[in-house]
Amino acid sequence: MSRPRRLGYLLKHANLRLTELTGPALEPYGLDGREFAVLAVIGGPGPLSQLDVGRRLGVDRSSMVGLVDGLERKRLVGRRPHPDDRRKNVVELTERGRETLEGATRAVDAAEAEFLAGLEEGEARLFRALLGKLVG
Amino acid sequence: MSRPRRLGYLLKHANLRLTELTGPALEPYGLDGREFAVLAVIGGPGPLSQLDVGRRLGVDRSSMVGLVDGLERKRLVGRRPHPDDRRKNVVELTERGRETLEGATRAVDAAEAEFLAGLEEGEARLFRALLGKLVG
DNA sequence: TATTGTTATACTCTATAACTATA
DNA sequence: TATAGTTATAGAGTATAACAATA
Repeated sequence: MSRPRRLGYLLKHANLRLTELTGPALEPYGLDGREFAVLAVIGGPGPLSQLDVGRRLGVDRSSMVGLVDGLERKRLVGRRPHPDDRRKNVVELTERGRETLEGATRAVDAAEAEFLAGLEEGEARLFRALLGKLVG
Repeated sequence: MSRPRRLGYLLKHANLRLTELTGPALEPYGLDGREFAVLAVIGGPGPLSQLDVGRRLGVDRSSMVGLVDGLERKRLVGRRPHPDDRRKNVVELTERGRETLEGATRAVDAAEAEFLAGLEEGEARLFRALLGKLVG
C-alpha cells in the first residue's frame, strides 16, 4: 500500500511519530511536550517575560497564560513582576523546575535519538541541520 | 534571539511554514491542504473505500465522512456502493475533480519548491529522502 | 460477530477580541 | 496611546463511543 510522498504528509507524520516518543518519555516528569518546551526556554538565558517565552516558541500570549499557570501549579516556575516594568511577569525556574528540566532534557534527547534511529549518524546530523536551515 | 533547536520545535514550525505556503496556493482551487491530500489519494490507483483513503492518510474514518461530504458538495468526488460489499463507499474523482487535482498538484509542487528554496537542489532531495526514511 | 459508514460528543490547540494595569 | 497579562469565546482538528446496515 503506497503512502503519500508529499512534504505536508511527511512532516505531519514525522511530528506525530516524534510526539508518540516524547510523550511517554516526559510522563515521569509530569510534563507534556509543550510544557517541556516552555520550561526549556525559561531555563535558558534570561530574564524573560511571558511574552518573550511565547515569541521564541511561536505561542500566543493568551495561550502562555494557561501554560505558565500549569507550570506554576506544579511548582516548576515562579512569576514575579519585572522591577523596571510592572506590566511584565518575569518567569523563572524554581529549584524543582531546574531539576525537572535536567531529567526531562535527557529523556527528550533519548526520545529524539530513537526517532532518528533509522538514520546513520551522519544522516541524522544532516537532517537536523537541513531542518534548522528551513525553519530558522 | 536564539530559537529552540529541538526537533519538536523544528518539525512543528516547518509544518507551519509549509501550510502558510500551500494554503494560498490551493485557494484558487477551493481546497485546503487536507482536502487536497484526500483528493490526491482518491486520484491514485483504486478503487478505494473511505476507510482505505483514511488509512493512507492517518485520518480516522469518522473524520473522513465530513471530508468526503465537502468534496462531494463541490462535485469533485462521488460516492457509490461497492458492488461486492455494500457496506463500503467507493469514492472516485469526477471529471471536475480530475481537472482540479491536476492544477492543484502543480500549485502544491510550486509551494513545496518555495518551501525548500533555502536549500541547494541536492540538499532538498536529500531532505525529502531522509524525511521519507523517518516516516515511511 | 466484525466491518463500514455515520452521528454525536468531547477534548486539545489556536486565534481573536475585550478588559486591566501599567507605561 | 501602546504594551503585558488576563479572560472569555469560538474555531479547527482529532478521538471516542454508539448506532445502522451489511458481511
